[in-house]
Amino acid sequence: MTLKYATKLENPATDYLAHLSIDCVVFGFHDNQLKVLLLKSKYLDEWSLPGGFVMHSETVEQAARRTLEERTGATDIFMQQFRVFSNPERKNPIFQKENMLKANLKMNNFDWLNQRFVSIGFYALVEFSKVDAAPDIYSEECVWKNVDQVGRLMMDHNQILTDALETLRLQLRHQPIGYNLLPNKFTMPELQKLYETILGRELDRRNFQRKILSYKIVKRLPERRTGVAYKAPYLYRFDLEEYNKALREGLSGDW
Amino acid sequence: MTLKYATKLENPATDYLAHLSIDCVVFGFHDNQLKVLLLKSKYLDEWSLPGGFVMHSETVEQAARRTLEERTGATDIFMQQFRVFSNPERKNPIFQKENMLKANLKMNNFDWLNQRFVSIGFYALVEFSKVDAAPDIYSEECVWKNVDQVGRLMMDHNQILTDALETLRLQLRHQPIGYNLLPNKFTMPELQKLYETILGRELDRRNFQRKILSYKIVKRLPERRTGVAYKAPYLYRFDLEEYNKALREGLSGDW
DNA sequence: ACAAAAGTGTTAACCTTACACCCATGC
DNA sequence: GCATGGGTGTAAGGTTAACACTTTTGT
Repeated sequence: MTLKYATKLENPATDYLAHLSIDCVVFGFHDNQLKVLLLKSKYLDEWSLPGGFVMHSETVEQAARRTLEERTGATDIFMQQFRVFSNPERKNPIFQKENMLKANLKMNNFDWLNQRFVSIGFYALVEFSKVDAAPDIYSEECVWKNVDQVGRLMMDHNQILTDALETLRLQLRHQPIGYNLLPNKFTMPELQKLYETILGRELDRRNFQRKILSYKIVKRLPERRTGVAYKAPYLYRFDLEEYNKALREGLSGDW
Repeated sequence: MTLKYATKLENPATDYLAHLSIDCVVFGFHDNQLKVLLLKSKYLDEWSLPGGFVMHSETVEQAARRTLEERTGATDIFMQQFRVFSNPERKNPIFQKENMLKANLKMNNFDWLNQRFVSIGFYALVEFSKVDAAPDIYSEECVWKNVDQVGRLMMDHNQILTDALETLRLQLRHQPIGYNLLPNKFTMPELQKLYETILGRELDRRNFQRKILSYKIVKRLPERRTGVAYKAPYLYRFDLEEYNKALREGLSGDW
């Protein structure tokens, strides 16, 4: 919970592009559950997605990566833009006068922040255990929540999350989603649970295993998971070369 | 070739969001070929995609729709945003001092236009025959070109086109692409050619027909196409209700 | 021993693929 | 009549879906 990089917002009007922001839906997988990283506001009783602004010399991808590294402490994060959100009424309620005063932000920030923002939505996939979640300057905490237990979020952030999940589901055959969400070694039931969670339905254990193995995208290791109840399952590792090759064509099948 | 709506750019700095633009890849299908709408600059020997800016009170979708209606004269156009292009060096060469002077644009536009722009890419699908292509104020003509005969385009517009085509290919099972590109009545070989063009490979005529019919997304009409060489093919029409229902799940199959 | 989870195998149904054949039309 | 494109059918091979049995482990 340490703030690794303190984003300065002293002169946003000169440092950042006006009216343009990014929002990140950070997914993780832990305890067989899909999780998302959320921030709790210091000033309002509101939860939100991690977000940031775009510097004049940055691409939006660089801005998203900077934000993600600040919130998670992790590097080399897999991320993708997926949609632009541009309702003209789209203003962050945190950036209102009374909150700005509480936050000791200079008044010359006020006009710049308290405007309509067009936001570029990114989703990111991180290995849960590698994340050390850190709040931003407007937030008192940064925590993981199960995607099915996220309550009401600020602004259109529930919509952004829903769209990110939909994108994840649609891209399951074309993006290395398993590779980026799971640890290096994982069991077949874990991989299956990940697929089931994203797809929102159950799959047949035996058919799933046969299909995954037929793609040749994972290699079975000699080891098994230890210290677990019942029969110890084998560990697997992605064969990245084969995985990427298969994803280029898209994993076939009827999931 | 009439300019139906003249976009004014007298006070861009107050009317539009700074640093933010949209670019549209407009697809049409004619003579069994996939076409894209391009503009030829008045001032430079450059071709470009239709584009525009976002007004303060607009969503990016509204801005894209406004632009599309200006260029095509058509309404109710199917369109989707597909990616944001944000290279920090991204400046439109048309908006340089010498061109601005030639164009008789006021000098107070100069600073605003001659900056880095983050651009939101849209693709649009239009029925070819319904389009009356009209150039914008910077262009001397607005014409259809075959997608495989597009030459060098301005800035990153070749990249935008390539990404749009890739998106089209990926979304073929989930978006009503056939419905929006073809006229109301069409033949099975025409629908097949459209699929083949987007997928970039040939399909078996008989298997294609069987598969399309198995989805029940098109209905055969009693009429046939007249005045055509060789055997007269039947005409078909999309059953929009069934089509949309099928697209929600995604058309299955191995195309 | 038993319950729960994991590994492996089999079959029928379905879908895809690769063809062959006939029909209609313009030259 | 013949070349070309269009309409219809069929058989072989492959993939999926549904299901049974055995193995391992903690209690």
